[in-house]
Amino acid sequence: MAIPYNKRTHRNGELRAENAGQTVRLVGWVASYRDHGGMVFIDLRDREGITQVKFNPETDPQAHALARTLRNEDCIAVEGQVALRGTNINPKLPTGEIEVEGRAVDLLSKSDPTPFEIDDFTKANEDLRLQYRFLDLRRPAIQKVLRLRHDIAKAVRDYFDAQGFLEIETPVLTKSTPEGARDYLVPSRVQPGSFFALPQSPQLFKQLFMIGGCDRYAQIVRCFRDEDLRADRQPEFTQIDVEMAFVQMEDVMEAVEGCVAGMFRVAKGIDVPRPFPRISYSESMDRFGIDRPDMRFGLELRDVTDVVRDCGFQVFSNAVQSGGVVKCLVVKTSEGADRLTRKITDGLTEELKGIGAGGMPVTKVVSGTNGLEFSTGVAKFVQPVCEPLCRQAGAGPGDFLFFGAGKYGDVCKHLHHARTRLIEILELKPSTEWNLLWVVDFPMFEWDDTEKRYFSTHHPFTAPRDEDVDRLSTEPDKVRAKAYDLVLNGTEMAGGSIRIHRRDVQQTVFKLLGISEEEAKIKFQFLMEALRFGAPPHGGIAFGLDRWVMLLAGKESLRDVIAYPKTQRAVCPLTEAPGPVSDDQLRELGIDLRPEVRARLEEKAASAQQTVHRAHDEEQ
RNA sequence: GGGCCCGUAGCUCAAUUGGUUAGAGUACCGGACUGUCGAUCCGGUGGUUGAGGGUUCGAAUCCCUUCGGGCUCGCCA
Repeated sequence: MAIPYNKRTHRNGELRAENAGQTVRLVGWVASYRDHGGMVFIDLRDREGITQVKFNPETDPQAHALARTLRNEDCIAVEGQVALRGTNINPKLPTGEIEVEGRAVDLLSKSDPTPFEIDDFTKANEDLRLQYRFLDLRRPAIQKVLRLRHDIAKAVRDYFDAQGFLEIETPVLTKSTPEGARDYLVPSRVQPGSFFALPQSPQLFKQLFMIGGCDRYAQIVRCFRDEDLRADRQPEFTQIDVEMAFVQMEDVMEAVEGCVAGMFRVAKGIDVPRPFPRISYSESMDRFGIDRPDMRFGLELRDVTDVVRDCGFQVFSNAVQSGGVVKCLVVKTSEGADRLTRKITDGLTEELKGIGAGGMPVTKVVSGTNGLEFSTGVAKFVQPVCEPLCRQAGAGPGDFLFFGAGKYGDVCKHLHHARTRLIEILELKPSTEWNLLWVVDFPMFEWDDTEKRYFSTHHPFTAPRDEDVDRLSTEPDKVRAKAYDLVLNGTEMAGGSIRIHRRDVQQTVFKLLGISEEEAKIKFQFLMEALRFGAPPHGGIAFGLDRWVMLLAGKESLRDVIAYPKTQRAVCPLTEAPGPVSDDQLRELGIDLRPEVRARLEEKAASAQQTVHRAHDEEQ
């Protein structure tokens, strides 16, 4: 008689000693089988955990006979009685104090041998696991992450709901935006030759919500960017998108801190201290060389421009003369300076060259006969300024100094890279587990030397600080934005701003960015129109949900926290998307592939065909 | 687009550095075993060394091309 699998009594992580004696019905997959000739043990797995089921040939010969044939990943239903394990408890399982004595078992669905082993010990490579993601998802470690992601998303929704925010959906088929990342385009059949763009973020829609009187909006929303991937970058990702009307920076930041605190509570069970510390953009750049500092480690940058100005070392004096800076970072003996070898410093220098640095001067401080001296590397060039240099850098005997010289931005970039790598190489211990902070006072604009024009540091709708508005037309470089980034352990986790709500200011900013009135009209006419009708002051923020889950789950790749992620080449190994479409589909859309693209596709199809033929021939 | 690394049984890896018939663990199949729990023991099946070309008496190993994967720079307001 068939077991009613739709009427299970428990999940596989639930049963405890107090359930002993109960008759239960379980369903799930065979995670492991152990056949002793007599007794057969099955580990039954579902989303919630694992329960051991025992089949005894003497008491239940029929069930035992079937149980012997079960293999990994067979889908089964079991009926039996919960029994205490006595001295044979398994401390590794929450259900380890009990087992189910199987009275009956049904095979619901037989499994082929799987392409890799479905357990948390599996060593199968990621590509294979993504190709068979439906099997990978059965692994407890992945289930745990999916659960965490759900819990975090729920905490976020509950929080914003309690704070009076509405979740309102925004279109996925929308309009291509200028600047920013490349858009994913979707052709329109109804309007041949016209394309939708998938949103990089619902930025303008949420601003219009505020102008539309929605007051407070928060949405968990999918966003798309057709750029090259990284471990922490996917072409489609999920944002927690927030916007509030009648607010100043403080109000948004306070609201965000409450949300973040909620995420930490649900994911880690800890209460993070509030308010989060703040650091200005310029201080962060000066001290860490980056606008998203990881302050859990020392190794701060020191400016030594004035000290080395006249030391005679050309690399330094050239940098100073052309208006640049010289900075250094010190590795103290307490931070493992004694473990730095020539091989390590040379390797680091090579890496720095790889990101565009000319090199990286290095030296070491020692106690000499006449006080402090430099002993290696560029020692002889900087020896004359040894004492003041060490004083300025805060270096003492045994410490290493790594220098960067040149344009401020380049020096910051290079020394930040060096700092990050040295932290890894020296395996420095972080001072705390979670370093949450706000970076504020960003400049409104950055000058791009290649294109000879300004770009928005944040985006073109960010408001300038009130006291800087007058400088917009006179000294754009000096204008600071009402923008704020939330940084966690050196990763940007959220970024937002107060928006421009005055039409004239928005026009001025567009002008500064080289967006003509005509262009603005084509691309943002709806925004410019909206700004004519009583737009309230408003602002907001967006967090990368995937990144939050990644950090809170302790994973190193976004692929570990997304159910169906894409590989570095932006393809889905499971579905093999993106794929070609038929000529009919293209014709209907009025699209013709460029000849070189078409040729390449045909070439690829032909070689695939050849492989198939060869395999076929061998079969016969 | 650039740089670096990887590709050998279904899976994870070896192969004495160019030398005989490419091995092991695991999975799978058969057998043994009544307390295991990443079960154990015995036996067996399983290979286009990613693909194509070249060098060589001889290639998994060297060279070229190509495909796929990963990290990274550019890029990602």
